[in-house]
Amino acid sequence: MNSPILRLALPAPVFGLFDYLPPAGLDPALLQPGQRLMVPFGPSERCGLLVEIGTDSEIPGSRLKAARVLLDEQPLLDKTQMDFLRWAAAYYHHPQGEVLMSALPVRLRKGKALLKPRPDHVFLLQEPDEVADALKKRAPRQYEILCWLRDKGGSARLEDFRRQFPSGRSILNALRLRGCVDLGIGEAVPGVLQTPAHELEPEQQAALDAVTANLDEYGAFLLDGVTGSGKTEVYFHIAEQVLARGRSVLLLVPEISLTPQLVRRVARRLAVRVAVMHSGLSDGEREQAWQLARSGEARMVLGTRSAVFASLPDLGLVLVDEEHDASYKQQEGFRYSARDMALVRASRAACPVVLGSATPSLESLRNAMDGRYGWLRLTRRAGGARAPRMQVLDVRNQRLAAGLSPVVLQALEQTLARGEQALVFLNRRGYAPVLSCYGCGWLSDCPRCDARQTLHLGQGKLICHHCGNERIQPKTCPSCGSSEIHPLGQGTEQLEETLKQRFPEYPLVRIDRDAASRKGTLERLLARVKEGGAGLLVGTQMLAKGHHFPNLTLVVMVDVDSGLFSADFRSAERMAQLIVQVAGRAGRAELPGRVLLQTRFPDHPLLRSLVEEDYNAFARRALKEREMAGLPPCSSQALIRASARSLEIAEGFLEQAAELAGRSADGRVAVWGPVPAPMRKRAGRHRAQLLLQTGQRPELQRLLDLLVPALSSLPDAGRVRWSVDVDPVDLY
DNA sequence: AGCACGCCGACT
DNA sequence: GTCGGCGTGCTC
Repeated sequence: MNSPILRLALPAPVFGLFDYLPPAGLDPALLQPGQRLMVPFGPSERCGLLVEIGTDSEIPGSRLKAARVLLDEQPLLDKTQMDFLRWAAAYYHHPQGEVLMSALPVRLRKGKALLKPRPDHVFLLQEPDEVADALKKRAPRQYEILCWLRDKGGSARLEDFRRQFPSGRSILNALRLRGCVDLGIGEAVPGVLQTPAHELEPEQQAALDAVTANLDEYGAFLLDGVTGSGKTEVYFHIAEQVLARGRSVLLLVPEISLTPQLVRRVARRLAVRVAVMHSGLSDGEREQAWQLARSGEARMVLGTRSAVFASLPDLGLVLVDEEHDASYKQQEGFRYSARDMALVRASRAACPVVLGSATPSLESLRNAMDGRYGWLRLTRRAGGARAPRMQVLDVRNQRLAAGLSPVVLQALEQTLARGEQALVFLNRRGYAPVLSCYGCGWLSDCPRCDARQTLHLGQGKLICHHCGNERIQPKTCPSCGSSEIHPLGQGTEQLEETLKQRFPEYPLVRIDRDAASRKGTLERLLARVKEGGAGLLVGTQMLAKGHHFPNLTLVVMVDVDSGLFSADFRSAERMAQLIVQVAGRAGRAELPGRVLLQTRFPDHPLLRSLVEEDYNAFARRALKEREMAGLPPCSSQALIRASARSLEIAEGFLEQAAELAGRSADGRVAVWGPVPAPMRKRAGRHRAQLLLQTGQRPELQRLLDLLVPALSSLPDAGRVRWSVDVDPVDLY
């Protein structure tokens, strides 16, 4: 009888699978898809994943090698999971070996054995009060630990426990024997400390009913709820029902910085064991979380983008919080959208998926309008809070101080004088985006990019925000020697300086990547602001998410024009989302917020619909514009990028690609380019791109199915770095 | 992606 | 005379 052929996925940028013979002396009956094997690969050895077992191979028998050793008794990924990953690889036209292997924790990818589960958390099993009387006198240390745990919300990292109680081991053991605490992996809170559910408002109840009407079928929902309308509470109620049926829940969030608070909230509210997955974990922690989810021990996975590929049995609900957030799209390598994959995953698992946002993406809104998603709207803010009032400020012909108009300065002064806080938002860190010579026109060009180096006055450096290239800030013009070199434009560092001079009696906190670079700094800065009292906040993007400042009543957006006029057709959408999200940081019931938007285009129709009506009105108008221009979401795009030593090589490669595409597309898909990328040079590499666009989605897939495999065999393929981006979200 | 092979400059 | 620079080509 012929030996079976093993088809393996290997971490290599090759599209197909690799065929091997079974390891010598191994009973082939022990082999199952989803197991890992070590195999000889070229001159070295690699860990691969068994995907299929076949009977024959297209590779001549003389070239077939035998796998060396089987690593797992049981499959690491089940069939459902592998099928989903392979589907995703095909959809994004990315090598399936890389996609499948990237669903495994790094250690397993490298062929290491599964880690033995090691507890990393301590959980409280009883309220300290219940045992207080018995313990308080007799065992004060045990009592102390119980109280500490309670204050931490019922669970704590073992690491934190050891730091807090360096010699607490024996005491902890005593508590375990007493049944007061337990050790385990991942976050969890026992029922005793469960936070009771909030009563739902009618709108929330309606949303809950819509989703839970059919929990055993695929159904997509857009939870379109204004800031403060209680989307999270709706998630919890749905999750509660799904968990009660013994099925598991996947909750995706955009940022790591949001997870610690949310994990606590989830654990307290649902009393479920949660596996947390995000990029801030060590390899070991990540694998523990992965095992916790895969084994079904954690019925809930809470994680960022990559968690959409987590293994968890009996998936019964997928939640995508802040679904519009750009971080759901991976911007390199395997360029998937976790939001889109969440929908596919739910559909394959036959369960509901809920996309939540106060500022939904135009993609999702369109799906909701067309009836493909259930559209669940929450329009009421909790506690009767009112929406912040937005106002456009025309800054044409105004004397600006560091980019701030007199009206803004006056508003800041009044706000501070009332003992309230104001936030000045500018999405540009550093002192100024350019340093320029008045004598000869020299600009602080980055030597490696088609961009200017930003002046960071505090560090005395010019830094490129695209490649990190930096140099000491010159005192005279490097080109003509003139000492008349001056910054152009503003960044947050300059705003901070100006506002400190202007309002020296008030505290000012600047929050951006430079100010909050070290771990924990951000939390410290934010905590300072939340204490209240008059003060100024200056910051970027970082301020837009998650945090609410109750004493904040004024928000100033220094520059919204950059979002209104940009090469990227999505920039207005992103700016509108940013404005609404930042505005959402301000105000409370008795102190409504005010938002001032500085612009030189006060009559811009999109800006006006956002300010005079609301985000929804803005979105409808923006969608109409997209429709007329034939742009996504009213059409589908794929972008083929190429970079090389010279622009000619990159463009030459894409020229060949364009020709191939043109021939196969036969007019059903538009082929635009090749053109130089908007930033034609980055980190020393010259970049060009080719855009494919069509109103008929299946045509795009059909074209890519033909085109992408052919690209690897183009004569110039070896000289360029190229990639395919299906559904690109920014064209850089 | 690794990792080898291969063909040209500054070093013990 | 070598060590090593990274261009280019392949991996069942």
